[in-house]
Amino acid sequence: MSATERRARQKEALRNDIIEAARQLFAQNGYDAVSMRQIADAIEYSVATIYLHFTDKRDLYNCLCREAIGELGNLLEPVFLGEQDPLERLERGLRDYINFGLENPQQYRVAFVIEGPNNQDDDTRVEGTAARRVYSGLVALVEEAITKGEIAAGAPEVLAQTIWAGVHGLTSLLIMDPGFPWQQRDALVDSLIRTIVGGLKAPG
Amino acid sequence: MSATERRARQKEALRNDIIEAARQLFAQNGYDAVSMRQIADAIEYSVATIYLHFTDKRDLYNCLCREAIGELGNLLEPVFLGEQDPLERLERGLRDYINFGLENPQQYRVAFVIEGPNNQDDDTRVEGTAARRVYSGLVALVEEAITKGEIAAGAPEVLAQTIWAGVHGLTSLLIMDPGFPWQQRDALVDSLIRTIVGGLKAPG
Amino acid sequence: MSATERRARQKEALRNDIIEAARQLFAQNGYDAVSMRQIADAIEYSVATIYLHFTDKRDLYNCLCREAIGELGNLLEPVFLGEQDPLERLERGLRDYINFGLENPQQYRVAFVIEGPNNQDDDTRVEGTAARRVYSGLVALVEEAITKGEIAAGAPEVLAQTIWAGVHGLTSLLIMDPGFPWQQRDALVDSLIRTIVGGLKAPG
Amino acid sequence: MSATERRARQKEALRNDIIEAARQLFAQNGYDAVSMRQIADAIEYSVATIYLHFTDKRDLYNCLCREAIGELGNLLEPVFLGEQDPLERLERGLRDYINFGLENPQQYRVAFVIEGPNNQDDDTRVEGTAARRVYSGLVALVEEAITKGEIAAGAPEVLAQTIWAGVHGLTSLLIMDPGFPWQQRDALVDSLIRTIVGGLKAPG
DNA sequence: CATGAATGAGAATTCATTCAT
DNA sequence: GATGAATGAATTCTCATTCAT
Repeated sequence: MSATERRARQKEALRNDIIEAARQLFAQNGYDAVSMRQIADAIEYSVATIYLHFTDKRDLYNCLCREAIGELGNLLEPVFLGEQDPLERLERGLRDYINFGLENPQQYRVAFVIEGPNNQDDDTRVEGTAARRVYSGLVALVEEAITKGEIAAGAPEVLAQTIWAGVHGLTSLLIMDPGFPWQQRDALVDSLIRTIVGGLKAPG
Repeated sequence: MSATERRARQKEALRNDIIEAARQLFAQNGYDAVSMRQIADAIEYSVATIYLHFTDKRDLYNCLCREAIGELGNLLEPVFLGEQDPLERLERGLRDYINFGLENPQQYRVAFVIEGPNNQDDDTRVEGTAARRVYSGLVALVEEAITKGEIAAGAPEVLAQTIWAGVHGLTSLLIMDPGFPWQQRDALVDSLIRTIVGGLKAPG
Repeated sequence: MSATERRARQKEALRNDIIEAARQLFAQNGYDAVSMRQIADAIEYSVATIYLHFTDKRDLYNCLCREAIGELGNLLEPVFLGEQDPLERLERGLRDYINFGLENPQQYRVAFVIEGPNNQDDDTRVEGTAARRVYSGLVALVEEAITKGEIAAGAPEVLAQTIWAGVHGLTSLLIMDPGFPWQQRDALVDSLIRTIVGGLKAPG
Repeated sequence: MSATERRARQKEALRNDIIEAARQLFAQNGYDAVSMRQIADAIEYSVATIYLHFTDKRDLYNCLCREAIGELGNLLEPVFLGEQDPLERLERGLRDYINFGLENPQQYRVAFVIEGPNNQDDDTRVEGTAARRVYSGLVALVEEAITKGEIAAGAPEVLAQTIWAGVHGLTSLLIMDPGFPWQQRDALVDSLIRTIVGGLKAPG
């Protein structure tokens, strides 16, 4: 078994190398601007090798996205479901959400901004699974905060979607328009979270 | 002159057709994924004809952006610079912004959501003109509101960008992901504006 | 008749403008690198207008060449057939030949260096007519010089072709390889003519 | 290793086929008038395959030049740097130069007659390497001949360029215009070399 | 006479993908 | 498992040429 195992591990390792290289390249240049050749060069393997691990350029890309959104879910779920004060968890989660987007801009783009190479009618469609899990967590958190009187009463789904709109807006603007004269990134994140949370607390 | 005039009008009409087709395609598939051929096919003209009206694919794209942003600017400027109470003007402007995006989703996508060609070192950069005009108006409005004590003190640019993030977030989410179980559109718009403005009023 | 005449003259004038502009552009950039559009722009007429005067890009080019070679003939014939000392006429003619080539490089190219867009099997073929006229003059001049004892005896045609080779060599090299570190143009022309004529004088 | 070796050999063979076809086409039609497609068709491979061997059309062309000039250099260097009398070496070298051109007309055309791509500001410039090596050898030989009093004093570079003009002129004329009523080839070569060398010996 | 509009054909180049080895 | 070789299809863009006006 040792030999088989070792091979399996090597295969896995190479697959990870590919994903890693692809992630960097896609994040830097976007989907269309990255060629399979560039990825292959980055890992110092032949192009054909990539096709031993992924059926397609799209497949490779989708794996990246699925992975990234999974990570986002893994990141946020414990925060949302934590034990601290709801508002603290909310603030922390929003901050983590934004930071995740800024650090994985291409994955964020494909998951939340544009369809990219994903066939819309495709069940590889990503959001249906992981993204909505996150959303559910947010709704639950909002409900809890309302119940505990930490934010003003309101329809939890409406509030959750409002919150999501806020963090998504900042994240996507920073990603999509890096040429704009943005203020200090941290100042913006602070401001956005403070404004939203402040607004939620304020009685309608 | 009738002949010349008619020609000019026809030329203008064709130009508009091109813009229309390009807008649709770019909005749907993104910049890279749309070829000049596709656009030409859509208008049932030859590819070369497009080059009679636009020097470049990029030029064509930039025209789309400029146009969309220009329209938005024309809509918002009078609101921002109006005579009412600053907060009223702000609320009204944000509402108009969101409505513009929802009513002209393709213009909005092209101008604010999809990733255009890399204009990095280029002063053809679109925003330089119209978009920043709008942005400046928003900053001025925020400053005024602070001066008049209607919102809490803060760096006006940071606050303006915060506000923009909020409305852009809701607008782009509603446009890009119509399949999501969104709450009532009006409820969302109200909630977002109330939350943001409420957050701005609250002392940090 | 005056009206008809004036029109004819205007037409002729425009034709000359076209030729002049085309000559400059072709000489500077070569046949393929010049577009009809560029020529039209240079004369500030529409492209289609050129086609009222020339059936083709090739036609236009051929006219240029035919004209240029005719000029070369007109330039050299009187020199070769002049009344001075044969050697003086020879030197003068060679100098004129080289200068002509350097001043009309593209025409020289097409006439003596390469086939260009000329169909080889085409009776627009240029050299057969004008170029060989020049050559005949040269042969006659060589015969005369031999007869008068000014150059060493030898087969006149062989010597004429030798001479031609010399001047053509310098002319075409200077034209075709402008990047080479050539010495002073005048020094080269002097040296070449002196060397050839000196060699012709010397007894075999 | 046999497999690897065979592949390498096949690759080399294909590369040579490409070069061969390109040489023929370029020599016949000039640089601009030959498309990559034509070359590909000639070798019955796809266009993309050519790009596996050459980065560019220009690269391919430059290879042709480099190769041809390299061969010529290999031929002439030992002659120019030989041990015999300078004038003997010169005569021998000129004869070899002309013969090389006449025996390899396509190489000669590509390297010295047709107009290649504009390499103006480019240090890939071909001559920089081989051609100037040959030229340097000629200059050195001229200097030596002057020093030894075998030819009249003069600027060595000017004389070298004069000499080159002479042999290039004959070579290129014979190659480019085979339809002209040339005299006996040997007689012409003899005459040209005798004339040039005779002219060099004669005091200015 | 002059032209604006339109286009088919073709240019160089790139790329994702396949397949024999 | 890994790859070098090969390619069909596509890309943006240019150009000579035509024709209705």
